[in-house]
Amino acid sequence: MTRLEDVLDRIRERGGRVTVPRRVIIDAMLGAGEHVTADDLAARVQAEHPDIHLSTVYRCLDTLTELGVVTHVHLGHGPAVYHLADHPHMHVVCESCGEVVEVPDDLLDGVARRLASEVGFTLDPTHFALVGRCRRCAAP
Amino acid sequence: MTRLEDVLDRIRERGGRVTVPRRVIIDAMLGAGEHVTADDLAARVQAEHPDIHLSTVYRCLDTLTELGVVTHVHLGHGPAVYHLADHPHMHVVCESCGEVVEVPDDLLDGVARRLASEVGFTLDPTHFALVGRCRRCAAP
DNA sequence: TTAGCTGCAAAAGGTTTGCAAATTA
DNA sequence: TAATTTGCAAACCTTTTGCAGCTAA
Repeated sequence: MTRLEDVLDRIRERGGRVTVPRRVIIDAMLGAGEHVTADDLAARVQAEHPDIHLSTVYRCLDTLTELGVVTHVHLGHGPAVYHLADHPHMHVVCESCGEVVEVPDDLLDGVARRLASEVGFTLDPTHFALVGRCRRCAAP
Repeated sequence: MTRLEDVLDRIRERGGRVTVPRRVIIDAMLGAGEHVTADDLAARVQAEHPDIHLSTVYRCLDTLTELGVVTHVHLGHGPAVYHLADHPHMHVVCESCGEVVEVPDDLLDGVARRLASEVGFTLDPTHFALVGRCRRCAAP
């Protein structure tokens, strides 16, 4: 369970500045569930701080990603979703209803090994989502 | 190895019309390698038929997808890539240099089984790409 | 003080859409 | 002829960027 102060400390450690937008954005991520888009985040943040611009949200998310405290995932279509990098995991998204499910990050360990030895490819399994159909949306 | 006529027949069977843009686009896909973006395709097509518009390419690709003769894949960032649906396969893309590698479509069979039984999720493994780093781009 | 941020406005990249004219069956 | 499809222009959505002013250290 990540705390705001831990993240701020990390920013300072790495020579970054602790600014109002950064503090507020991280706070919003702590408050939000998983799978927040930049736009979601901007809306949450702007409820209290209307002048924090969407482009600032993107820039902060970038910085926080470089600092290793935030990650994003590309679902098939649609915008990327962001979350704190406190517990690595993969995402599975339903291509029909858009539901996103979290699954253990070691799900692809076997595949990663095969790819490494057969194709020389180092998998980055938390950076993309598996796509398919959830129980509700699958056939009959 | 798919032939132009097979695809055209399929369009007719399904009640679609065989138009110049559709014929030319399919032909371009047969000529192109794998991993063509809509934009690539428009450029190829426009070399001979300058008035086939990019939006027509998108619309034809949509139709052809519904007819089951074309598929597309979302690489992490960047545009989707299209190919004929003649031999199902997965894609692995390097997040650094963008290189795309084709891998067997049964690579995720084990994962698909686990997801089906544990989460009730039916994987659609050819609709997204695995992301990571190719040998050249992986560390030193 | 000054390097590093932010707000704003504008653009860029990929894709979709409305509509009238052209084309297929 | 009637229903689809196309060309074009314009919109859309997500993300990025240039720049002048602001702010944390």
